[in-house]
Amino acid sequence: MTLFLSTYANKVDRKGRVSVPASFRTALVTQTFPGIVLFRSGTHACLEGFAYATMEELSARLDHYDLFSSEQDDLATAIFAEAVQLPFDPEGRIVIPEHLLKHAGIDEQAMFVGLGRKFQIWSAAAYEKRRDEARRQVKDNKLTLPRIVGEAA
Amino acid sequence: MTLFLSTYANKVDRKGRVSVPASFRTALVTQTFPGIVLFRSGTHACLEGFAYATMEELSARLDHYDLFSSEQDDLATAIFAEAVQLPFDPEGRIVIPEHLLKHAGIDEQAMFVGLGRKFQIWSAAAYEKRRDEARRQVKDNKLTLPRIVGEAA
DNA sequence: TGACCGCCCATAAAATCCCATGGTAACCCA
DNA sequence: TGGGTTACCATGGGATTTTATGGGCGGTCA
Repeated sequence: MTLFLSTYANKVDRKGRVSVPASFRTALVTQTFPGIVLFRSGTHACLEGFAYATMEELSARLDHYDLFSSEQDDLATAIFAEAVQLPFDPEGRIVIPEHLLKHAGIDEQAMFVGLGRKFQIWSAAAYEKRRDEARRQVKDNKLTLPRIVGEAA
Repeated sequence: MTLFLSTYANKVDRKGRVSVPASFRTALVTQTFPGIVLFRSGTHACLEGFAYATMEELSARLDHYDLFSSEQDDLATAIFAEAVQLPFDPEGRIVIPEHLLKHAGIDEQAMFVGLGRKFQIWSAAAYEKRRDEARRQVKDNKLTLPRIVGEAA
């Protein structure tokens, strides 16, 4: 499976349409559903994006909790109930619903941030802060890095 | 896997294209993605280059963290969001994005420095300093290579 | 009827391909 | 050994294609 890598800043037009970066699309069009799955992040002012096929994997991870536990219930509600399925238009654009744009504080510029199997969508200003914070966390806290990254840092 | 060895100085042409040294390419074309993955070094004024397969391995390691955990999020943001995927053109060249060239202070000449599993890209001037410093470190501190973990000596 | 949604087309800029060239190093063969 | 020849590689530039973005049109549903 192709990974989501690097970050792109695309414009939200007057109709609310945004181009999904071409390199992300190649990881998405092969799926059964030509488009993306989006929901609000529980921890950041941003949106979490996935390929449709990946949602099944999320479901599998949820199985680690008891079916009627409150954790399972809360997570499932936050993820599956909140998720929206956004199809591509013929040019590879999506329309992000108003309440999601608001949650992420996005007006004109949408930053698509590749994170491997998933990606996030941020406002330009908020992402800059987030990026610096992540760099600092990795550097200062010396997070247990996978070995190869340890060499790179 | 073939290793990246020795250093090469190649020219950045008017369009921003640079030939990746042929000996490096042989270590890269066998991959699923014909090209390289680049990101800025956190510690030096240079760029770090990897085979795409290395990113897939990192992604697999990241899966050991909980999805949506702050560790997973910080690492993914610091690694995948910062990385760029650069495909070869038919002649084996890549185009390095402007902000990365700037970080490394590269204008005309790009030094490809083989470091085994990864390689770095430097400006000519900066690399000369770096090389001298590394030599000095090894000499003064008498650095040696540890034996491979898990194998009998 | 009117607002909204999805489709089609247009365009400029940027990325990518294709072909050409010169130099260098390896090779071959007498 | 020496001279020529070939193969490969780094480099250059023009042509073509892709991408992001904008606007218009028609259908649909309330």
